[in-house]
Amino acid sequence: MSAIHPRCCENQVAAKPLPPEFFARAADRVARDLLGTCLVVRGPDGRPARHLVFETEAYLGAHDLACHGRTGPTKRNATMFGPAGRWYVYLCYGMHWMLNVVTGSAGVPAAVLIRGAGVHVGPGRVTKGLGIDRSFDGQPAGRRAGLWFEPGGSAVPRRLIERTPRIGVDYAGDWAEKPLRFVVDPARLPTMLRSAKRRV
DNA sequence: GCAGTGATCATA
DNA sequence: ATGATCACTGCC
Repeated sequence: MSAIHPRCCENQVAAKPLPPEFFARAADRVARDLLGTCLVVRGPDGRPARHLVFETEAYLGAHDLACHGRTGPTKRNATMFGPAGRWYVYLCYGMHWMLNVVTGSAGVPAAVLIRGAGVHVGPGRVTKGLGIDRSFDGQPAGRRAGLWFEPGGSAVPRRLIERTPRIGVDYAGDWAEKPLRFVVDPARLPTMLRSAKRRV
């Protein structure tokens, strides 16, 4: 039995961070494609820790009634209106930091929420587990920030991705029901990526 | 099932 | 200045 949890990308070596162009697309597309990638955080010791992303949610823009950008730019959501590939971090319920990455075109408030990565189930637990707080807000996802994404090695097969309505957005009318949450069984990810690597 | 928690935003 | 709201979690 490995000392490292399989969901922590133990089979992954350092790879080039996903570039801003990856995020400059529709949020639902980015949310899907982030499944199976590694969320990488540099620890206090300088060592990167890798966490397989297995759950995401897309927030599409001002017309999306569940999106923070729906009421226009404010101090809190300003980062969402900026260029793609930056972290958008905000405090929820006075206790939990939510980690998002901005997507699409500048001026359009769209982003993807990271709801599950590595052993961390739930958006508040991801940030708690990785030590993420407001200080990341507005920073480009990359080594400079100490927080970035790396390719997982292969795309997760579409048939293994479950789509459901987003969590906690019951206030959003029709938009509450749209299937913009993307989930893959974390237990299957390492095997999936490993076998894909072998094929390559 | 529901309290805790406090920044944020609309209203005044 | 004040009150409602909230992309959640942990414990009942």
